Amino acid sequence: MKKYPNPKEQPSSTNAGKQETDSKSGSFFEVVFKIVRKIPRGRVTSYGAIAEASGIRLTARMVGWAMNGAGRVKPAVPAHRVVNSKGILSGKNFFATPTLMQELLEQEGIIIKEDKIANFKDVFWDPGAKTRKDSKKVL
DNA sequence: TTGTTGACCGAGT
DNA sequence: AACTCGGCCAACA
Repeated sequence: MKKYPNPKEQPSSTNAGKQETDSKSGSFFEVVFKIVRKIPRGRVTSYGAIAEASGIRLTARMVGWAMNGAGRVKPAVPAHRVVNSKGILSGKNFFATPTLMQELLEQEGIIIKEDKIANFKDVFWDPGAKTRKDSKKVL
């Protein structure tokens, strides 16, 4: 993979400061990161769900693209809790080690089989549905 | 500026 | 069930 933009800095010097016309959303990276950081421990979500919860302006692809910078931001975004709609650890190859993502998830009590979450339906967390009390624990 | 590429998604073949 | 294709928006060559 090549280099990726950094949300903290202006990626393109040509249009530096141009896209920041609206400071309320900031970089779309931050929007994604903010949602990902809300993911409770032991839960996961999908790129599409994040894109939708972030405000439709983003697509699932953008979420994945944004996650590219997840490893270099300070608050440390739990990117390992983000999988695709099938519950497959599609981004495992982008971690320090291909097995790191799986180990982190297992560490949180998530069962993984063949690079995909076995109890995906149980541990799935919808970032948009905050109305839920989350009082029920899956563990 | 145009074109290609993505840690995706869902429908169609 | 496996594969292909279009679409979404942003970054890069």
